[in-house]
Amino acid sequence: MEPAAFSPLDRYLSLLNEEQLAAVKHEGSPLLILAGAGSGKTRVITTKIAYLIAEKNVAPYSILAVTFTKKAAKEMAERAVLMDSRAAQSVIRTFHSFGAWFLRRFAEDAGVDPNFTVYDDDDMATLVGKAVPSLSRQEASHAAHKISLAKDYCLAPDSPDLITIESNPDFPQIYAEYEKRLRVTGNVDFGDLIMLPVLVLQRNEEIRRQMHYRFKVIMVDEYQDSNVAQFKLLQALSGVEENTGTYVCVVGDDDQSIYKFRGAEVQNILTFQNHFPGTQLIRLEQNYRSTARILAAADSVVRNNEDRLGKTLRAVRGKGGEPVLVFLPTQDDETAFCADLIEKAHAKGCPYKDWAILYRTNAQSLGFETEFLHRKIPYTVVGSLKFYDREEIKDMLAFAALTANPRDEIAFRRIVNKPTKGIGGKSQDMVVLYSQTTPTLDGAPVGLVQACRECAKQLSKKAATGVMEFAAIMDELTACVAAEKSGDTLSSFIEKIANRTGLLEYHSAQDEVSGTQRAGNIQELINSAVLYPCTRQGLLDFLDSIELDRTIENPDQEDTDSVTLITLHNTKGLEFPRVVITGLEEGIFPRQDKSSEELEEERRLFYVGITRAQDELYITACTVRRLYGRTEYMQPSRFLAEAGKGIFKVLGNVPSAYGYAVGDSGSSLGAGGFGTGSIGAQTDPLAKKYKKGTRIYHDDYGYGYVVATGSRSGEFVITVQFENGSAKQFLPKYQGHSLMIEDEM
DNA sequence: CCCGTCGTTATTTTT
DNA sequence: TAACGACGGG
Repeated sequence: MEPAAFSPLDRYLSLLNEEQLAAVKHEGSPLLILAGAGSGKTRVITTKIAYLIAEKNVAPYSILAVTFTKKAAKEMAERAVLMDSRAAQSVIRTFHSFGAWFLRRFAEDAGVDPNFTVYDDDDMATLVGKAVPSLSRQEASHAAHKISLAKDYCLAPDSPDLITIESNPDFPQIYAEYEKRLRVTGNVDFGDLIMLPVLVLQRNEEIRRQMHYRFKVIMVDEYQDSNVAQFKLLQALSGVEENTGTYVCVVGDDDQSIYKFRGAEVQNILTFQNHFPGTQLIRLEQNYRSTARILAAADSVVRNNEDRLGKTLRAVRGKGGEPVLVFLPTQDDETAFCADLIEKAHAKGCPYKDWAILYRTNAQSLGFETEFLHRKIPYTVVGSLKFYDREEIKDMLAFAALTANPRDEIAFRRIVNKPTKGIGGKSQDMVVLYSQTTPTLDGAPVGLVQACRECAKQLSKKAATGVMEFAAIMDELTACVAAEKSGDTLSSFIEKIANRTGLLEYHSAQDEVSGTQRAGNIQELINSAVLYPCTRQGLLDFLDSIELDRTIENPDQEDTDSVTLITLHNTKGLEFPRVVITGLEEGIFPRQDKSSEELEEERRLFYVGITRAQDELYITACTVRRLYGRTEYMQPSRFLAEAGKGIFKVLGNVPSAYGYAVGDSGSSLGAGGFGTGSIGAQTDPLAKKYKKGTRIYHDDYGYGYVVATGSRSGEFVITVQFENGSAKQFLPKYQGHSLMIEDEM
């Protein structure tokens, strides 16, 4: 590729298709770009930024572009700058990082400390527990979760609508107590990063004007994932109700909205045109990623949804091979089938990294891990353990956070006694209480480090020595970043934390006994700070970058050749040449009995999974699955039948519950030999045991009669009508142990 | 303070 | 089934 930095804009425009070009050049009204999977939306946004700067004389700094993930923001910024270097002055950030920027700037108006750090879910739960001590740990974390959700919907503690989030009548008070406690620390949680700016903008006309003056163009990517608070932020920033003339452009795909449980509101995109009058809608329907038959499968699934704006992807690539749907007897056959596929392809030269195994729940990765380990197939599990959630890292960062903000109660409690200095919970309570009830001259609470020193005489001898030692450590750390212009990087500060506090030693000792690599992780954290100066501001920037991006940056993951094991949710934005979507069974995917709205979201999740595949797509479903220690008979996912006939090439023993017969009954699996569990039904001796009319007792369902027998996937299956009214199907072969026949009792 | 045992509980998780 | 948290003994 030749250097692009000085290429004329025209060259970039020439790369666009007709719809993309229209989206880039559109002006004069709000714009909603419905961008299907793989339709090149990032290219459109970045080109649009460059176009506005180069052709429309829009000042770069007056362009605001927000996304949801740091990865996406980074990519967008890089690509925009590549097209026009002036884009470096544009504000291209995640929603949350924009919120943090805003809040530091207007900290006083928002009632927070400009040096705030961001509390994560864990910290929230701890703080709820401290604010309302009567709550159990579990209740506290449940309440914390609901508080997050409330903030996603922009609901304050006194909002009557809280009842829609949590029916517990005590909840508003818990929320209020938590808020009180949080404001004392001066810190914020993730929800605040969006909600507080909204509140500031809503009640302060001057600040609102300032923002309107600053930002003339606002673009939002992945708009289908926005929550109510983010919608309100967009509303306030753009001043759409005040006719500021700010140009608003949102890009998203309603069919890929899969985060409702976290507050994402599909209605934002579905009703965008109502809130932004005169909106023009442009659909990007040309798909550059997948072959046509894969797209047909995706469409056949998602068109069963009612609540969507509707679009049809057109494949730019060829027709491609048929997606394959495989019915397997058990989950062990499923893992074996996947391993066979991968091994066979690998023997023909296909790298492991071309493959991704997708599943609905993390727990499903286990079977694949075991099998792959056994067969020596290299794999990488995405999203399980997060770097910044590790204990040693949280400890390190707590010291850093407390240095930045000495009122950070959560950080203080986390590390004041780590490694142990004889400062128990009671001593901690005393210091915290003293800090919160002893205002300094300017009315702010006295810092916790200072409180340590002032409380020492009231504590036990052991604790007093401990807090003085702790205060001395904190003083040294504070001094370390106080010098405004030392040549050092922040690494030296982080390193000082590791050594001076004893954390490195403490965690190294842990490594010895439990074979972990905490010391290595700490070293990695030290290395990652090298990009920041060893100053107070450097520290704040470092903490910001971490709080707002908690994903693992595994450097050697890129060039390693391994199969990806990943939840469907985590695949968004990714693509793989060969994809297997596993566990297409009722109760697993879609999960349990979902309301129709939730069912639509599950369907979108399936759609997201399918559209990850570039060349080959396999879908598996098992007849029997071990679930919570029980062996359950599974029905094929309703999504499979919904897809309709002719979409998949069907292999394996087709359950009758899947509404379509295999075209060619002799279809054996080319891969061969995975149908290990199948036996002929007619010769099954179990058929004699469980005849129609046999009286059965089941631990969970009580008494009932066998009302039907039959064969599914080559297995003998019975239907039992229980006296409690429910009817269930069982495979005696696997479930015989839980089916008692009355005669034998 | 650490370690073992028992009992409980089972989604998805950008920031 | 298995993993994790709570609790009690050494």
